[in-house]
Amino acid sequence: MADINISSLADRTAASHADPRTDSAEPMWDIIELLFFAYRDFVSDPDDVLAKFGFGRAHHRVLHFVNRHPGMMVADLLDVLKITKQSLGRVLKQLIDQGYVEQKEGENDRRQRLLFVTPKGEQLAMKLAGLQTERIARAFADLGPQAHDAARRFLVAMIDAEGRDGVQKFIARADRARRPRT
Amino acid sequence: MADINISSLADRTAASHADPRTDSAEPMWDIIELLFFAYRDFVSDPDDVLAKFGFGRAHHRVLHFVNRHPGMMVADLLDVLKITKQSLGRVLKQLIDQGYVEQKEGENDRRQRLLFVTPKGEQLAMKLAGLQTERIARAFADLGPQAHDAARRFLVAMIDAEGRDGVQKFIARADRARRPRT
DNA sequence: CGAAATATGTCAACATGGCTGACATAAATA
DNA sequence: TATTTATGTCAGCCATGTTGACATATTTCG
Repeated sequence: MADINISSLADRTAASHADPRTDSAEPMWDIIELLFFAYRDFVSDPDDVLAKFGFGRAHHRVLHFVNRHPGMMVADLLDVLKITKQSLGRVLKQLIDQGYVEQKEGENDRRQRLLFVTPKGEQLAMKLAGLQTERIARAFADLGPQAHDAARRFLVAMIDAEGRDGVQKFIARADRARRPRT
Repeated sequence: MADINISSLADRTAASHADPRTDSAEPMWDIIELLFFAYRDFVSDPDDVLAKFGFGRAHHRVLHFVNRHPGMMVADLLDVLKITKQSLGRVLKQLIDQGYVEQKEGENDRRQRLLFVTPKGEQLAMKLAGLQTERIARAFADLGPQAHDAARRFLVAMIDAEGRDGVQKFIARADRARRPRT
């Protein structure tokens, strides 16, 4: 996946409608495009595996977050994914029916359906996370020891300012959640 | 867009099916999730604008690459986007019909339909790139002067090894293409 | 207690943007 | 001339997003 093959995209620049400074400064084309290509490759690894299970990216996202945050409420998941409950319902139902995710009644609030991955679900989730981790680890290996920190800070800074703290807490909390003993 | 609101996703970690080391090492959860959140916010800015024009992300990608690479062949675009010509045809036709993109016969090869943005198309493309650039610039401003380079190297390293060179050449060539005079 | 709010699920319909397969046309090339 | 290439187009399918309406159980509040 994802070689570029621009073949002979050479010098057909003849009739370009270039009009510099339609906006203020020059756009950061490099980062804009690298984000596109990097993200596309990043999600392609899981996509290939998921296809064999008859799942798509939507299933991946649900499985990922439930695995990362066992005991998540449906409402929490909707908040994180920012999709409608109808969209979520469709893929969640499939994951439950096929035994990758299960629901348990909340102990305090019996309206809640707390979500957990089954062992089968965890196995798939970890497989997918492993693929993505391999790619990231390869990248960091190429770049030196400070790369992890630099990447983390870059990505955090790219998140909407209002959401930043929430995301970081969310990640930190999940780290605790998945390792009650250690 | 994109605040997280995990509400009270607190300590419902009771019945976690944790089984460490289904794979070898621990996944890099932080980068995996930060990429998800960062990319989601990154594309949300253009999405809002595009919606007002009745366009979607697919139109954005086409407009972006045609703007960046005036004179691109249809086949080049298919290679970059990695979608089928039928999928491309749909959105491309809309962009042409509504006057954002135009086609010209290739001079050497009259089968080719070389793609160009119209002034109207360029204006929209630059508007969208401007939004994304603002976000990136804000991030770099938070992080110091080496941040641009660090981010670029991280993203390049995340691209499939085979595609890496092609992408970098593609970006470099586009930089030349849009500024024949300077 | 009873009313209202909350958490969830479900039905139906629709839009977007991927996909496959088949086929058509014009132009270049062997 | 025959074939290959670049492009377009028709028809239909699938995944995943949307809105709106409504149902159910449970909790919470006045």
